[in-house]
Amino acid sequence: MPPKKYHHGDLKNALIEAGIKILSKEGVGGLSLRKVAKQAGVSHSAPYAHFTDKQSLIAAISTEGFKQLYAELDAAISSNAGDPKQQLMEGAWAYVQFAMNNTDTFKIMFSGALEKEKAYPAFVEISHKTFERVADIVSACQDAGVLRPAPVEIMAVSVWGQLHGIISLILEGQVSHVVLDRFNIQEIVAFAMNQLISDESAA
Amino acid sequence: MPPKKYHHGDLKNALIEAGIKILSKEGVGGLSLRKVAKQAGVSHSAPYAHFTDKQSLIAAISTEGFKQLYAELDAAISSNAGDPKQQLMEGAWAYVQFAMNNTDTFKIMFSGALEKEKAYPAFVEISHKTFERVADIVSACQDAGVLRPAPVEIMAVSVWGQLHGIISLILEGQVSHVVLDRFNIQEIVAFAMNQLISDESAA
DNA sequence: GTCTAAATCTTGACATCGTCAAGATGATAT
DNA sequence: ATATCATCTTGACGATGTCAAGATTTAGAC
Repeated sequence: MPPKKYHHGDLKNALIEAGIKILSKEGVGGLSLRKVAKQAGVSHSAPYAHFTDKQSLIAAISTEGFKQLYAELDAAISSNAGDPKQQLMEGAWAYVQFAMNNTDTFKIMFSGALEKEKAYPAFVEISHKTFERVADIVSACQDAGVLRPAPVEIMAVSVWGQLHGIISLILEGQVSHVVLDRFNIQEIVAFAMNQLISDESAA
Repeated sequence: MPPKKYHHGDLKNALIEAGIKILSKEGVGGLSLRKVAKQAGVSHSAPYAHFTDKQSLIAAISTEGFKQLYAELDAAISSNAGDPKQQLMEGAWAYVQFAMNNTDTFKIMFSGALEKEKAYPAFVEISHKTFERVADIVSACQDAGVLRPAPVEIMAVSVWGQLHGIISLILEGQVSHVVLDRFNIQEIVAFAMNQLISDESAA
């Protein structure tokens, strides 16, 4: 974090953090370039010195979100070294917790507000790295007989998809209270992961 | 479908269909109330006679989408009566196909552009009915030993979450081409469903 | 059939938004 | 010190969501 040094200082990062702040306070719909600029104390078109357009800012925010998600995933893995099953469980819970603690950042990361033809290489890179981290856990679990044998990529997509789908449905309010009153989210996630775990290992 | 009968005729439905059309041609970002109005041949604020605001139109479009999804799910169930496993597989594929054939409608249905405090009772109803349909299949599969014994709701959330997560990740471009080149989407979906199916049944 | 009330639609306006162009200001390198 | 470049401001544009006022058409009461 370089200190103030220029007209404003480190505006680019200030804008990203302002964006994250607005996202958490006003949600995805409340995020505008002008509000971000005002929050950072600059004029409404100052962001254009650092971001080509709004999508570009969103890409930067999403990249930041992925970095944090990656770090928490990594922590879950490290603190359960040698225990693949626990890595899977704790990693899954880390993913879900990240989504719940950063709801709107999480939504924007996967909102498809990005993509199209534009590249955003930093975003693509950290996103792929995150997937590889998931694949690492999956691979370790397969070696330990916790997950069934299968091509790693397709099993990793299953695991990630399972997590992502459950938390997405919950965040969008699609899971009725009838269900959420009976089971807490940690139970649901653990249940879902256990479904993927091979029977011999679960026993 | 009542025929033309008034100033415009059945404007409310015309606006919904115009919205779906714009959605499919220009994507979620291209959907504006004014464009919808123009497409329907009315002035820019005519929609306010039928929808309180943009969210309300989106709710109506989403409701329409859920009705179609429900119908296709229902068809998959009916045409495989007596074979729960096939109902699960075909139902899953129907869900994924709906998402792929109506990408942007699907996205807006789950984009959380809705919810908040507002109710949209028609949307909530069809959405719950859809979940119940999934639960029906799950219950039948459990009875047939295709899915493991467990509370129906939590198993249904797993199944739906698995499907929803996989297709969402794919639609948002989060699944790398390395994976998609090796496996087609039907394979991935079938694999994921098979992971949830109990070992005895799969054998 | 006429009249009134309600539903429907149009016109015009406003604030907000993303974006661009022109210019000002501060930093950097020679 | 000066020239060049990055950074930021001001002002403008069209598009958008929404509201207010009024016009038009339909439906219902008599």
